[in-house]
Amino acid sequence: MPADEQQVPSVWARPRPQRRDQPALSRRQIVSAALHLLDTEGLAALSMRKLGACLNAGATSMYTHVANKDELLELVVDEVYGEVDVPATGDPAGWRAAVTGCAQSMRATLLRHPWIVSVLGEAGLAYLGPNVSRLTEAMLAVFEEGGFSLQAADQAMNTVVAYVVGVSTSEAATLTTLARSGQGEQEWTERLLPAAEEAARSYPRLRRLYAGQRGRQVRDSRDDGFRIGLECVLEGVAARLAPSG
Amino acid sequence: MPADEQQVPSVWARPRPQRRDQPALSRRQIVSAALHLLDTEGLAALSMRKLGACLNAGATSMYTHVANKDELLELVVDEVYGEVDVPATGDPAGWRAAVTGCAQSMRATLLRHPWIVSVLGEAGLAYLGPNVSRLTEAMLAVFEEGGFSLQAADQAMNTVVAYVVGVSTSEAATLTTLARSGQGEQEWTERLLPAAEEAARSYPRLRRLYAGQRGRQVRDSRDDGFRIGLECVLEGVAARLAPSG
DNA sequence: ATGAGGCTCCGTACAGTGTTCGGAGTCGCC
DNA sequence: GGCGACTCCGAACACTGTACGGAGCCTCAT
Repeated sequence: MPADEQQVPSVWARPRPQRRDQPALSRRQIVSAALHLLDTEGLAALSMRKLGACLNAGATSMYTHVANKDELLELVVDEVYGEVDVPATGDPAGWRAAVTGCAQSMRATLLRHPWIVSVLGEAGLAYLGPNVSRLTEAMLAVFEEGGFSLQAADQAMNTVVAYVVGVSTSEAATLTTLARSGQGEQEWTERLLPAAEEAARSYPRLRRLYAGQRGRQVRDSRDDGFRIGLECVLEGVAARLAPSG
Repeated sequence: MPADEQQVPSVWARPRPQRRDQPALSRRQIVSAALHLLDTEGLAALSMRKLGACLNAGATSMYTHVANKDELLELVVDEVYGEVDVPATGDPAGWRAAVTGCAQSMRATLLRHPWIVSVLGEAGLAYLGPNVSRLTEAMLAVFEEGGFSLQAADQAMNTVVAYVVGVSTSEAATLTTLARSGQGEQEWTERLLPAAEEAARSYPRLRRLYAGQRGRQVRDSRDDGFRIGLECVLEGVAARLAPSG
């Protein structure tokens, strides 16, 4: 049997054909246009036909540059990860400051592209992408510089990233729903109140919680919540995994 | 204007029409069949027509019980959350043991239904579902019993849940990709090696990491990784948010 | 008994989807 | 000049979510 049959269906596991001329469409253009479409109209609105129209191209012209829609999404995911600030070693404030900055940049990036969290759960090989690889290596380096063993650094990174992705998933879900409603956050929460109160009936703690949240600035409270949770995670990582913890 | 126009597009914000007789189709049956279909064939394979066929019903018969596919997914998500072990107050081992058990049950549940992580990013109002409400209330109670204020309990719960969802997202992505490939985990990782080595080229830490992971039992290492990360998160929550921490 | 109204179920239809295939055009190279 | 490789695309296929209108049935007021 041929040795190179396509057994690993990921963009990152396939040699790219070299092209010599400069064709009208390029993979970079396609990915960039897809990203723009996703940001402006959401995941459900991304179709190959619309994408082609954005590029003044036919619907099926993309298939010479991208195997299929799933792999296009893999590419776009890596493109998004390219926007995350890569943490630098040698930060005088230590690994905690560097990781905090990276985590905050990562959350901001994911929330700038809220559709991405729906894709992450199916992009099983995303970690092979060049931007993700670069980011991963840099985070490992930061932890190692802080004295972590490679295994501990991997564990610590996975924990922090999981937290960031988890928070962003719930926040992105809210943002997406809110955007679809076309209403402002204020109006939205007000209109939601009856349903929330109904859900919290017979649950006293939920009732107190919802009552206490009324009138607060939702945006700021989300930022604070993320920051405090991140402090918790880093505190635990320091205590459980750092060398002198 | 009418006071009850549908401004909040969620199942949980709409009064259910009362039916008196026992019709052929019920919302419970539909949700249950959808869950089965999702578990056996994945998110992409869930279509209203297939679902109808599973229930010996026409394609459009579901629309009398469920507003549309999105709301059906909301219902299924809450159904899944119903499988999570609700933590009990009064655990003599304290809040940490109770929360650990709940988190482990939650991860196991999400991984039993790996398609769910792709839906979580769009189910913005999932927390209004009855099962989610019940679970949330119980977790808040556990933390409060441990001496947390209601705000601290909320913060702690959100942090832990975010971690669990984040870990499960990456694990579910792997599981889904693996299932689609139709290969065993062993064979899969072997076939992936060249692509991984290519991605790790010029990244020494990634190279060491991938090399070290060869031959380990991936399943066990995932379980361990989750457990350790959870310990970190709880450690930090205890230090940062618990009353006497 | 009879009609009215409401509810459940579904066949049809529409607009749109991802992707395959075959053909047309264009370029560099022998 | 001709060949092969590559890029682009129109047509077609099988499928999707769901709006609509009609058919059958049940309950209740008259």
